[in-house]
Order: sequence, then structure tokens, then C-alpha cells
Amino acid sequence: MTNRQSALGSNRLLSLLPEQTRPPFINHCEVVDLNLGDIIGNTGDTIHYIYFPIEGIISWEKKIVGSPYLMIMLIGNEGMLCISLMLSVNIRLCRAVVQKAGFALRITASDFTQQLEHNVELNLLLKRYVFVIYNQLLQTAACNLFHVLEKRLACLLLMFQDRSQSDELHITQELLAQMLGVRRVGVTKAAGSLQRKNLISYSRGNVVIHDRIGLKAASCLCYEADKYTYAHILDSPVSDLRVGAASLNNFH
Amino acid sequence: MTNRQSALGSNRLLSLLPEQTRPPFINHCEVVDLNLGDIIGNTGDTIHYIYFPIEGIISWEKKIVGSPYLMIMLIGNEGMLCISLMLSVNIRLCRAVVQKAGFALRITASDFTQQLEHNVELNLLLKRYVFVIYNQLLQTAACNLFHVLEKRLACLLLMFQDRSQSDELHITQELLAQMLGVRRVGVTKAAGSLQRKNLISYSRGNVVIHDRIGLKAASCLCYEADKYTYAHILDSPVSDLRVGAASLNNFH
DNA sequence: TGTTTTGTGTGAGCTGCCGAACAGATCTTT
DNA sequence: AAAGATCTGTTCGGCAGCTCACACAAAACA
Repeated sequence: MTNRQSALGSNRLLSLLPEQTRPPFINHCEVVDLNLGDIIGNTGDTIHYIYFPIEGIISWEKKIVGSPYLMIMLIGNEGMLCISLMLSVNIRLCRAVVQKAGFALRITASDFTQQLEHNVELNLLLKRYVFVIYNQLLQTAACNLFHVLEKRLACLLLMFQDRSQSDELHITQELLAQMLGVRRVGVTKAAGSLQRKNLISYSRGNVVIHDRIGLKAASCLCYEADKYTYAHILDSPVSDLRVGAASLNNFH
Repeated sequence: MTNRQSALGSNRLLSLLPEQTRPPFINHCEVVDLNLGDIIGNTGDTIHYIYFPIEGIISWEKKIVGSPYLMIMLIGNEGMLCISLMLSVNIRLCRAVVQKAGFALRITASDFTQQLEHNVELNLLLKRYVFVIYNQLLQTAACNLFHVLEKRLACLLLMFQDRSQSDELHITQELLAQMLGVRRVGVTKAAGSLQRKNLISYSRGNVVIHDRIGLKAASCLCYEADKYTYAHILDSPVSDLRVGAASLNNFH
């Protein structure tokens, strides 16, 4: 609990708020546990709470007819959940599942909406975040079509690590396969290949990343592209709306 | 020109605005031609104008490193271009290309922003539209991964037809291939299969849709899912923010 | 301790799409 | 009418990922 208290406000997104506007917002939040496997909500559900992870990872999962759930995005302490509310729609876009235990700040939908109206910087910041997510969705849509499994797997592992703050990831091949939308055997093959290159090693649900640089080289550039957009859109001062036009051009 | 004048305001999205708030907005718009092949803008460009197509089709195209452009979405008179501005970011998310000639209403970015502030209904409506687009992106991301070419092609043809208001589509297999992110031969095969089923016929850039019902059956359900979301989120009264929670659940 | 569950590693055959190259048909231009 | 450009159809080898089936090892449970 002391751990939790000290970590309050360590959500990267909220930490980008100007110092004076942060406490008023956080005062409306409470801290909740994220337990592995918890389903925060399903597609179509009404949104009651908005989550800002501090530790742990939540995934978005989209289900389409005739196919299994597919992971679309990983949300860690760099982001937030329930962006629908930023569009004034309180319906969940897709299922949200806790993929790594931890805890998060959460605020009720009505408090959130109220805060958005009063806090211009918060509004602007979170709209930018939605923009970044948008861009990542486009990237993912193309990535899913063009990139081979091994590169996508490397990409996913890097994203998972970023949000884990650890070199050791607790995740089975079965789960990775579900996330990537492929068979488990495919992951076994791809992961075996990465292991033979001494980039990772794993056994029974424990993946250890040995060579992050090498893993980046083995991944598709979608990982870098996503990080780049995040950095260039979100890490610029909130007061400076206009970002250089070249920002998104570097990853053509 | 008389055609253009009479068609003013026939953008489906804008027609959802309450009658009294529509003219003030449209007065800030001008009519521009959309010429086949025109590139409205590239990724990363600053956005100067927002477009509301009346006739014709504009596509979003995402480029990722090492792969050709991929079509992400088709925008006709049911939608708008430059949703970035709804997120207070005036940077283009991706390239926009005119795929079918026509004309559109357009408004300058600054006028648009101003209107958004003053016109609550407009703001709410367009945020909902962004929500719908969001959902379609998720659908597309999964569709690209799971669905075979023939179904995706059928889906694309249906979407193209909806935005063409005609059974005869002017589009080559080469272009369809680019949109779908596959090679031209793949389209030839898939299109040949659809033709043998008497669903379509084509020759030298003219595709004719004979059996729309059959084509739907041959397509992936992504087409229906997208239409469903649009209808249920956008066609409900603007004043009624809350849409039944089941809305998005029917297409699991 | 043995038994069950869970996670990982193989194999063989199949399908869908890729790569590259070429042939035929229709439209446009001269 | 001839030459060129554009669009469509076909072929052959190759590879990534799927389907199905089975083997094995480490952990959990009895």
C-alpha cells in the first residue's frame, strides 16, 4: 500500500499535465488493483470508470465474427483506458483485459466528463493521446497485413517489456498467440527462432529479453514508429498545439 | 453547376444536424471539385481544410516502411475528412486520395475550429463520427489479419458501391490490389471467382455489380458490422447521447 | 508418490498469397 | 491501319501460416 501511495500520479500521461492542474484531477481518482485476467469491460458495455494504469498492463481485444479475439493495443502507465469518453460516447469500443497485474488510478465517468470541461490542459492532452492511439491503430492495421509473425512477435515483446519495467515477462506462448491472432505452434516457431539468435529465452511462461537492441532489429519498425509518434505528439508542451509537420513523415 | 448547387448540404453527416444549426455551418463552406487521383494531402501535412464529400470518394492510405500504401478507409458523402482536427491536432494522419471524382464542401481549419466551439450539436455529432471511424479501424485491423482476399474484395466493392450510388464502378484490378495490399494477380483470381458466381462482371476498369445480396454473402461480415455501427451511433438523435449498450454487441 | 494439468517442441500435408514472367485482349494514339 | 499503352488472364515455384496429431517435460495436485 505504501508502494501504491508513493506511485500515485506516476501515470506518464497524467504526469504531462502542468503541475498546478494535476492534483485537482487526481483528487477525484481512487486507486484500484488490476488482477491478472480481470476483464475490465466488454464491447458495448457502458463505461463507468476511466483507468490510468500505474503498474500492470491492460490490453484491448477486438472480436469479429468467426475469429478469436485479437489484441489491438497494450496500455500501460503511458496511457489510459476508455478513450470513447473523449468522444462523448460512453460505450466500450472493445474488451479490456488485464494482462499483467498491477494497479491503476480510476475516476468515474461523470467526474471525468466534468473535469474535461473545466480543465483545458487535460482536455487537450488527452485528445492528443487519442490522436496517438489513432495513428497506432493505422499502423497496426497495416502491420497485421504485411509483416511476418516473427517480426510482429518481436514487436509485441518489446511493447510488453516497455510496460513491464522488467526484462522478465510472464506470458505464455499460448497467450502471445492469442494476442497476435495466430496458432500457438506459430509462436513456438517464431520464438524459437528469436531464441536461436540469442535475443530472448523462455520456459514455461517466462520470457527473458537478453538483447533489446537485437530484438528491435528483428522486429518490424512499427515499434519504433509508435514510440516516435507518442514522443513527438505527447511529450511536447501542452501549450504548444502545433507540432512540426515533419513529425509523422519520418516513418514513411 | 446547378447540379452542385442543388446537392449542397447533401452530405449525410451534415444532414444529421438539427435544421436550425445547419445553415450557419454550411455558410462557412465552399464547394470544391474532387478530381480523380488528386492527393488531398500527405501524412504529416498541416491541415488547412476539412472536407465533407457530396459526390465522389476519398480514401485514406497508410504507408509503413518497406510496404506499399494500404487503403484503410473509404470516405464518401456519409463522412468527413481530417478527423485529426476533432482531436485538436492539425496534422494529417495519413494520405488522402480521390478515388472517384465528384465534389465536396470544405471549410478552413480555423473556421471549423471556431464552429466546433459554438455549435454544440456539431461537436457532438462529429465526435460520434470519430467514434464510428475508430470502431471501423479496429474492424479493419482484425479483418486484414483473418479474412481471405476474396471476402475482403467483396467487402471493398460493396463499400465502394455505397459511396458511388451506382452499380457500375470505375476501378481497375490494379487499383483494387493496391487498396487491399495485395498483388494484382490475387485480385484477378478473387474477382474471377466472384464473376463465376455471377455476382459481378467487369472489363477494363469497369466493375458491374449484378447481385448485391449474393455479394454480401460472399463478403466478410465487416461490411455489415461497419454499417451497423454507423446506423446505431450516428442515426440516433444528437440530443440522445446514450445509445443502447447492446448496439455494438450484436456483431461479436 | 503417482497422477493430472499446463506449457513447449515436433512432424506432415494443405491453402493462400507472393514473386516473376509472359500471353492475350481492348482501348488510344499516330 | 499500325503502333503503343493499358488492362486482364495464366503459369510455375516458393514460403508463411494453418490443421491436425502426437511427444515430452515441468509444475501442481492428490
